[in-house]
Amino acid sequence: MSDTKSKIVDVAEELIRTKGYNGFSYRDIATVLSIKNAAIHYHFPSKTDLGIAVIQRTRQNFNQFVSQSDRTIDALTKLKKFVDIYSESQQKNLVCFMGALGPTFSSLPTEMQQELSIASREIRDWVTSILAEGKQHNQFKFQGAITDQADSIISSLLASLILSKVTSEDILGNVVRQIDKTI
Amino acid sequence: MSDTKSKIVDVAEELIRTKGYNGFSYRDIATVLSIKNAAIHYHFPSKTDLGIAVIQRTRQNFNQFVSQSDRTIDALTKLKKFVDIYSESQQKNLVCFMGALGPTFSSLPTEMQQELSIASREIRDWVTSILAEGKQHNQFKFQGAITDQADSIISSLLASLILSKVTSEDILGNVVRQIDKTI
DNA sequence: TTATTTGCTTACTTATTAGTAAGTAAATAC
DNA sequence: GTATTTACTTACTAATAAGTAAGCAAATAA
Repeated sequence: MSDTKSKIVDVAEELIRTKGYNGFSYRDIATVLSIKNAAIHYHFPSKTDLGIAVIQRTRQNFNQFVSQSDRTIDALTKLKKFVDIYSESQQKNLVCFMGALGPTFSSLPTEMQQELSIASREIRDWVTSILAEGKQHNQFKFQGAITDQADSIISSLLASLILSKVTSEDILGNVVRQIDKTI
Repeated sequence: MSDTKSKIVDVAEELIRTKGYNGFSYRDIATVLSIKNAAIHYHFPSKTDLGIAVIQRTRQNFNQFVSQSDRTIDALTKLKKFVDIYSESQQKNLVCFMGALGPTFSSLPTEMQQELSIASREIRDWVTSILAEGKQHNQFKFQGAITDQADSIISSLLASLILSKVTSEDILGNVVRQIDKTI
């Protein structure tokens, strides 16, 4: 991917995660990168193409994270690394891409909806698998179904980033402390 | 509030909760209500005014819910009634207003940000108070700080509505089952 | 060396946006 | 019964949106 093209995706991702997909324009990106509107259309003919690219790159990054962490470390460390992704987001005052795109799901282009659904499946499957792993090794002692616990953890992390912005408090910190207690 | 005026707020609320604040226009509302664009501007001169009205009415509804539930019932029943709000939202395939507006917080007009922050304070304070009440009456046995548990519950409920849209699964059901287990 | 492709810019179109100003019919106040 | 206010509509503006077509310089391929 050329320099300009990947920079466009960078800026688009940040704009999506601060203003939402319906809240930014090609002009916003063009201004930041000091290029012209049409340069973005050259790389991404439609805004939908750009939206898809952002989700696909995020999926790719996540899947790289998964295969990186998959061999060396234990379940608890994996979970901590997963939490680190959200900590970094909170430090940058960004919500995660799922928290940014999910609320407007039904108004997104179909192809973006599909990519987002796949992403949610990947994330939920992975978290579920590490919870199962941790339980098998008696590292985790949480009650209830593994899938329920996975959805609870993912949900609380996702929304803590949203509430952090609204409250200006470290909601992620509060939520993570509670995850540690119950897991 | 006149009939038309409250209908405008109705439609605006639904649009915010499906497409986000940046995802709808006065035209969208006008079309639904078969009125003209300018009729909305008559009641709400700027879009900011309308956005504020939506949040304020939601706050009012919540505070009515709080004073209604406050006297009669016990902590667990109160919590269940609170969960019911989210269940109704999921049935209507809507996210909550905090999940809709929170992600784009920094791009919202200042007055909307203020209203939203107040709303988050009210919700967090109330959930915290009923958790404290339930703990005092030995109805709740969760571990960890009460405020941490409050933020965890609110976060998991909020995000479950978002994930329900993306996954087409009953994530709220999964999350609520897990709340029941840990509380 | 010439031809072609890449990566843009310039210049434009059409649609949509929030918002305004002037007019109007019906209800309400005096 | 006249005056005024209420609740709109009609008709508009200026800004911004996504997207396109044509041109052009530099890199790459033949």
